[in-house]
Amino acid sequence: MNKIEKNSQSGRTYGGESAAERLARQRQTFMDAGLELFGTVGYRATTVRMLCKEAGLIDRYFYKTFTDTEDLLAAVYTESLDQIQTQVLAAINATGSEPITAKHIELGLEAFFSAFENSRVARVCWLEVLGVSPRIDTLYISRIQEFAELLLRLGKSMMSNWPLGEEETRITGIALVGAISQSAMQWLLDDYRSPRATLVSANGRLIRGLFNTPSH
Amino acid sequence: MNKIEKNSQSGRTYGGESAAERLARQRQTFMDAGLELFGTVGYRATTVRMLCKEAGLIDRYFYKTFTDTEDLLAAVYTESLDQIQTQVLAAINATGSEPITAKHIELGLEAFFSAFENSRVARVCWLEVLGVSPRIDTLYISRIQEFAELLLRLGKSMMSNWPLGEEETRITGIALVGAISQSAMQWLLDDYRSPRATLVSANGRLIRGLFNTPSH
DNA sequence: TACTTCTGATGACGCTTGTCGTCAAATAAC
DNA sequence: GTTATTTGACGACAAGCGTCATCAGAAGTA
Repeated sequence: MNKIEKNSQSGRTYGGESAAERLARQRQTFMDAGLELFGTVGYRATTVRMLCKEAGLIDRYFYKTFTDTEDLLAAVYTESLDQIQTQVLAAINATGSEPITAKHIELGLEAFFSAFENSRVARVCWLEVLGVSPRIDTLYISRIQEFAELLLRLGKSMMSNWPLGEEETRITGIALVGAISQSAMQWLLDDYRSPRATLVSANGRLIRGLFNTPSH
Repeated sequence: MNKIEKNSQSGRTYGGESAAERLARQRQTFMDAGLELFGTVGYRATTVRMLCKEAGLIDRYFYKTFTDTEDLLAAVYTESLDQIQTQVLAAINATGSEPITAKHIELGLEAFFSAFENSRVARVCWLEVLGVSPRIDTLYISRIQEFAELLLRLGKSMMSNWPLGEEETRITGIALVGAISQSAMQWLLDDYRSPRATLVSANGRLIRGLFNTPSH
């Protein structure tokens, strides 16, 4: 009875790490392994065994933090996007505050495409998360919309009066994100053939075109 | 020896069908089953057994036409896009020939989004084909580029002089396709909440904005 | 030093998969 | 009517999967 009742919350230090530190390190190790494998061989081809081998840990520690590979995928995706979003916002804010100009947009795009020069990140964020499960779909939707809202916030503040209704505004934002992300995707699938500046320029032009067009 | 050497090219009629007719019907049945399953439960969750059950045929006839489920996916994807492309072109051509106007674009978009109101087609074309394999990736790339070139051909003929270089033109086309397809994808994932006209309008505005913007 | 906890290696289980073989019934050809 | 082909139902097989249990050794704790 004394052995069965252990709930392993004892939390001893081991190898110079506290229980919390060990858990955090294991988690991060699996996150790295996930990004590596999801971003190369792909999510559907990645197994728990492969993740453990890549991480140099055993499955017990995988299941301690994640329920399954889909859970890990969600975590990797979320963290990657968080990082990118932070970088993009930093680039925009570093440009100086209001009013928002085309220069802000350009630097934001620059930061965005820079981040996706990491092919593993790019593959996970644009290819691997799609069509996995309703849960991941929901996550994807909300992230795309988040990006769209950021873009619209910037764009609107470049224009004196915004002519579109709410629904059409929402879709326009999503379309813009789609333009940028499709560029990134094709860039990846094309082995980053074009220079980054061309991507930035083409998408910048698209955005400027929109925010200068009269309602009809 | 007489049984082993049979190469089953005899081709008898059976059930009122010639060998070629039977093969064609079986193929089409599996294509339908593929669209149904890939478009609902998804490609990675679809097995040969499920396809056979859905098709009402046994695996022998599956392997006679397709090497594996990936092969079927490629076929379903190709056929779906062929159909849509035909419909879009028909809508544009029905509008009357040169010069290309915004009306042509609008009707093309209308046809495009109409086709993707079939959620199975939409799911296969936008979600399920991504991140499957290098072969499917290649197929996807070439199809996207094909659409992009069509769009650029229309757009260019709306402008007196096209200011962009080759590489930037290519990426701009891909970005436009991305805008449209991301709209379609979100439309699908959102259970077709918005009216189709809003999708057409938002994307039409984006395209017009681009083709009216000065080089800088 | 004695005891407990943590770790990694290994193997086992139940399940699903792709794929193939067998066999009897249906159909066509001679 | 006899023979050959086509079909569907069914089962078998190896392989790979997620998951769990066991066990010996390493590393703390008392």
